[in-house]
Amino acid sequence: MIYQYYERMNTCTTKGAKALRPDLLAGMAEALQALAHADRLRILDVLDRKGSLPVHELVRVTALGQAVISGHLARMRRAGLVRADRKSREVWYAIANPHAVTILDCIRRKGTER
Amino acid sequence: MIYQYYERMNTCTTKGAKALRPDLLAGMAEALQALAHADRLRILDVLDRKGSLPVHELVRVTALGQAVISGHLARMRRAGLVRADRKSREVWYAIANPHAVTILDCIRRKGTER
DNA sequence: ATAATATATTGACATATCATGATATATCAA
DNA sequence: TTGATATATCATGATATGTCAATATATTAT
Repeated sequence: MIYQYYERMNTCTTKGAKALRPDLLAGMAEALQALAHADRLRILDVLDRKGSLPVHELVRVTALGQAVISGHLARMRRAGLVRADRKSREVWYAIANPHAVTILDCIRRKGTER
Repeated sequence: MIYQYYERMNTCTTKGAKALRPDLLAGMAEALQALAHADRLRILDVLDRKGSLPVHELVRVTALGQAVISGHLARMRRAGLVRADRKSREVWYAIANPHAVTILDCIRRKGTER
């Protein structure tokens, strides 16, 4: 099918003959888990657009509670999806894993499909 | 950073000014959840390589229990990731959502990085 | 030291997920 | 119908996740 072929060419050509390593699969499953929440996708989207933001800005922009944002950021930090930098009182967050952006773009494309 | 730029160009250029719609984010979070398990990624990888397989073949290839495979397939079916086709006694599964393959390729690339 | 701001963590509780073994359903063959 | 094969679902308990309010920690200003 044409669409599928295009899809493949558009992303990656590393589908080899070898099965994926179990530890790689486990690691990726963890990263996907950390990604798989509407709030967290939203946070990543904002971070990707702005580059880097302090927590209170994310709270303001998303209108979610401070504890909720902080919890999501902690989860993504543990998974290596985002990185935190304290700047005096504030802690600025940014996306740390380019694959997160790849998947975000995948979602954005879906939003503009057809 | 060069790598990040390449990453973006290689996948999608639809990062617009508008925030992602909440229902789109919720749907994608669900799909990612359905994807986020080492066994399920493994199953999808096999399906992508072979195109389509009956359940007992997936059981044989992955060496996982029949109930486990069946459960994972049901979960992915509900999320629209795979499609099932009964052929007499067997039920053949195939990947139904091209985005799943995009993410798979993303993982494969990680497996061959550097 | 005290207060104010920014962020992180905790506890309680509800809900979702996972693995496993047992059982149920569907299809075909004899 | 009976039996064999292929698949799906169920019941259970263990573990993880999500929410919310409260509290703790860190940093700066007074």
